[in-house]
Amino acid sequence: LMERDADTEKVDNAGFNAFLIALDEACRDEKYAARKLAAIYEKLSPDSISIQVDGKLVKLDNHLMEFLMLSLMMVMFYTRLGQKVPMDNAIESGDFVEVLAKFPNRLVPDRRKKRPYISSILSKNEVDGQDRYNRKLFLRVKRGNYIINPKLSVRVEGEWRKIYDLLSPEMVAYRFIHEPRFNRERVMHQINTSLQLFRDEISRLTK
DNA sequence: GTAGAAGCGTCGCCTGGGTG
DNA sequence: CACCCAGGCGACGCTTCTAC
Repeated sequence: LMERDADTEKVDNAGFNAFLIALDEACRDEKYAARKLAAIYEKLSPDSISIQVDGKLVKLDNHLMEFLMLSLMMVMFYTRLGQKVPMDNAIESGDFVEVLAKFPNRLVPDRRKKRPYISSILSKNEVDGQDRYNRKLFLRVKRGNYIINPKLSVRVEGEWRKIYDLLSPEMVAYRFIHEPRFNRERVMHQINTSLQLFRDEISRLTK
């Protein structure tokens, strides 16, 4: 497709461009992460992500850990986050550790796979953090638990989009909800209730 | 195990002096 | 005056450390 000049910046219904789709696949399939991701990553990874927070324009170059972690946060929105919301949890450093462990070292060096490092990036870029280079990418919902800052906008296909307008809160957890083990009605009801609370909270925080 | 400050090392930019 | 280069300096990414 790339040889035929496919536009790699186009996004699907989930808000994913080709690069994020590849990351998503890598998060769910170890073999893909180990064998295929590196080559595809180099081809599809954009030079940077442009974001806007509090009226400030920030460019995240692709060599930054923040670039990778924001991308992974987007990817984990539908899968890992979806599973954690019903338990009142969000994305934790451990999620990054698990996912990154499968990534080849030449893509992500060992130092970037360690828990304390990941944790320090999350905390450094927390909305209310005081660090000099805080890019306000994440919102801490409770100790060690983060989501993407709802006030953040991303430049996609040439337009500024609020992050939770790009990602679809309606589709949170859509993947695992359709697994057979969740088909019992009472469980589904509980899960759907907490997912709805989460969506309401997101829409409140976005304003 | 997390939060976040402090420390450390690298890199690129700026500047001033030397050279032709 | 143009050019080069070394040294200084600040910005920044990453690591380390301490308190919790």
